[in-house]
Amino acid sequence: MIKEERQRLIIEKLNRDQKINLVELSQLLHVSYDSIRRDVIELEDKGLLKKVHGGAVANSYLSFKTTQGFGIDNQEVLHLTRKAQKLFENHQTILMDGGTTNFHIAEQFPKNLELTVITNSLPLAIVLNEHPKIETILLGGTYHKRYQITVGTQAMRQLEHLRVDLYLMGFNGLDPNVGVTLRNYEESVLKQKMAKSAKKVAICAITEKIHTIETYKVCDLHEIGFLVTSLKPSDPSLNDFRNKGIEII
Amino acid sequence: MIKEERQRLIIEKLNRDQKINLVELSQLLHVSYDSIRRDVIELEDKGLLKKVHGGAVANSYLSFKTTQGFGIDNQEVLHLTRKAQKLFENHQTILMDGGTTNFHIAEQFPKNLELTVITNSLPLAIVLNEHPKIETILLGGTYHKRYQITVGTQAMRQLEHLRVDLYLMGFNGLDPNVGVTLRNYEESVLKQKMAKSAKKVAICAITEKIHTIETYKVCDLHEIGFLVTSLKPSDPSLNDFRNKGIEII
DNA sequence: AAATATCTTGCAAAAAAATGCAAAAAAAAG
DNA sequence: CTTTTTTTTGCATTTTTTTGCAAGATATTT
Repeated sequence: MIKEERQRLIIEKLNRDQKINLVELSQLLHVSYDSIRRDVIELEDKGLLKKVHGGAVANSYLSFKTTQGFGIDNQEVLHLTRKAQKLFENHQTILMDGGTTNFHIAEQFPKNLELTVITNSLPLAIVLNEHPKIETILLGGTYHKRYQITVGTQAMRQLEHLRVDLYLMGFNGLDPNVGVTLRNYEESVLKQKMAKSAKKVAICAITEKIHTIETYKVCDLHEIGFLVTSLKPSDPSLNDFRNKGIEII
Repeated sequence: MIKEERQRLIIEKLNRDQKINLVELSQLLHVSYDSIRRDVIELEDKGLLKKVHGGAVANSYLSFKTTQGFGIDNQEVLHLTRKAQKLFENHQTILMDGGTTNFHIAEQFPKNLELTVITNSLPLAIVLNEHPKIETILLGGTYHKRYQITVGTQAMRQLEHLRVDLYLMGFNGLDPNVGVTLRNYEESVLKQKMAKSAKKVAICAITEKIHTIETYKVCDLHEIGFLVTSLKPSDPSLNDFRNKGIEII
């Protein structure tokens, strides 16, 4: 049996049972324990499962409580959020706002990553509960029930006292000419302030958002330091961004 | 059976029954008591439950419906939180901090109550999502993972700009001579500041907490305006409090 | 205060994972 | 069709994780 066939069966069984056991699988598929183990490592690298002692489990298994409403298993988002991990180093202070992309990035932080994360997103704070080495600071302000974030002058004022290494900005539209745009006015103002509080700004864009324009402008491209995308850094459609000095990841 | 599978079953049972017993579980899952105990410790570290003597109870704010827990006289809590509703009137601004009592009070707000609630508790903000006429303002600051509240100088500074009608203070101990006491130092300081930001302070005490003294003092009795208790207002054991001008509810 | 149940701690056995290596199989190159 | 190269596989060894047990400490109940 070829490797790909085996891995397909592993994923199928995982989807059925929510968990797999390596020893059991090796007997079932008549291959050595090591082969199965290596398959599982490969599948984990692709972000298709989570390896645990004794087997593997479906990707967001024990964090299902916090992922309610966020549990979209989009292949591209998974790929993106993995790539985004390159942005972070120990002992940095990071500013992150709301949105599902940021949520998934935080969810995938390595357990031993030592960061200070400043955020206005409640779901983000909650998910970081599971990362013992991450210190979380919440921005206060008016609580926006739909987006589960804080906004307003109180959050703005708190930002004035802060200076962070990196701001991971969520957004709705990205266009080479117009820059970064958003659907919500109040948030767009806050994000402008956030960008000014950071040494570098990074955005993480699914392909769908590139070349999209929304109502409220947040900032120009020259304020952006990094663009995380699932496209290859050399992709010609990214020329416009690369030319403006944005580092493609 | 792999560890993660066991832990998933524990969480599932917990969500069904609201409480679990370690011995019972170890028999049900055919593993030693120690393994279950270690699982429960891990799950507690992740904030997915709360360990108690002999078992565990649901903890996450998403399943905070745990009115029935170990050692908690939930009948009394229900009675108390009902009584506490008398404290609130439309168009007031209320300051509420963390703790299960405050959580349950907020949970029982009438759906048509129009309030502004200022809080440093994430579970409280989340539960108020379901009350469309309540505006929520969150205090920013360092996020305390265990208690799911914000603390620290940033929260203190934000309080300086606020003046509220009523502060509903959570606490650990209440004694006629010593006053209100708490187990956690950082919180006790914040609560002092909160009390100063409010026209009136109310506390809501299950009988168990009355005549109890904890490590850190928050304030004297004369700073307290209302005491909500399940005892009758005329109960002689409340004389000490009534004499100090506290209104018994 | 005694009796019972539960918790903590350290330890050793068992299970599983990681690592390095060499044979076998498959793919690519000539 | 060989030969070379690469990939895959299984095995032995070392390391890590998990597990169950026992003894003493702590908590709860009677």
